[in-house]
Amino acid sequence: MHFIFEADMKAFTLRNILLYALAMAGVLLLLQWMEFQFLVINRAAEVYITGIAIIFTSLGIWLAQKLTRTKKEVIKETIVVEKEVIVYRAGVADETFIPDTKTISNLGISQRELEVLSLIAAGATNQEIADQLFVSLNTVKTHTSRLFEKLDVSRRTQAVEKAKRLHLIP
Amino acid sequence: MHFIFEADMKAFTLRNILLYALAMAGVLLLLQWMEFQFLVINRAAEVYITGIAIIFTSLGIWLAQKLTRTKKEVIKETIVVEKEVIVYRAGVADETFIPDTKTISNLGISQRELEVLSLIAAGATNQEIADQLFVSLNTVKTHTSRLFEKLDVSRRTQAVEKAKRLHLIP
DNA sequence: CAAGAAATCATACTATCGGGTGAATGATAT
DNA sequence: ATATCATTCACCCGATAGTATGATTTCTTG
Repeated sequence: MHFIFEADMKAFTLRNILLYALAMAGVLLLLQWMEFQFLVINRAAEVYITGIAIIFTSLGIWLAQKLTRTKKEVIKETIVVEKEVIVYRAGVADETFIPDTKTISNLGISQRELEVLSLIAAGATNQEIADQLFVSLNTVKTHTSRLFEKLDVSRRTQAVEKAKRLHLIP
Repeated sequence: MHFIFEADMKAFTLRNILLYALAMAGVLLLLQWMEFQFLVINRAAEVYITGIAIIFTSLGIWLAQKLTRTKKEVIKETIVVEKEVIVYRAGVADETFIPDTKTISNLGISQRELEVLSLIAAGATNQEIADQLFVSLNTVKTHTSRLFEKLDVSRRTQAVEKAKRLHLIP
């Protein structure tokens, strides 16, 4: 018997939000001060703007880095083993997947069909897809049939394999 | 502890740099104009600062996205015509794939089961797998059943999804 | 406005899959 | 030597998937 627990922890924690808020507050304070300086020395407009640009661009980059970093840990527990075995894995989720829209349109795959395809790839049954998209089972079957025809496959596993190979889905 | 290295090709191209420079120039122009507005209406300091903050933070996020986006190559598709037995190739796309043997052994997945798993991922039916491994359909069914049990899934599509996620197969 | 694409749903039928159970063999470890 | 595991195979049955065909509606496009 195997028990596998998985947890995707986005670095979107309270701590990070607070950190950002703090940084933002600090920068705003700095800006207030610079504002004052600006009113006194009316000449430093360029420097002022450049400073703002650099600061906030950096802030944005940092924020993006923080937000897109995904941590993944897999914990395995077996009843045979007395001690809990913890295995850490460096999961590299592809956050920046770009679907090959050219191929998608070339094959004439519609938006709905692509949705169905994604759910198939996620391992959902036709019934589950139907429930999730609020349509009937028959509708899902129609979508899958057309999809298989367009992808030139006859089974969902083949569809997933081909779709991934053609970068239609992540 | 595992460390998996993947070839990240940063999109740090001349085009992107120029694009950013252009965007920067645009925003600076906007700021110049806003500067003027600011001098006329001295009251809008808060709004002004907030605007700058949002614009440059967004710009930073966008830049980070651009810079960290990985490039992927499109693999040419092979067409298989009339053949008695269709031979599925187990994962050739990613040459640098390293199976997570630790997880495989932790889950107690045998070599034969892994073979079956690969063929399932390639889109083969149980009968096709049986033909290819020179065993009976029932044997393949047994393998798949045990595999699903060990992977804690109930369908082949889920098995493929999970196996890929856990780096058991490419 | 007509033609066509997209999405929807239905019925009927066949193929494939998955669960449950049982069992035989050979290798390996205790 | 015996226990465990991996591999092999079998049978049954219900669930899920896939094919074929036809139909309605909405929305876009020529």
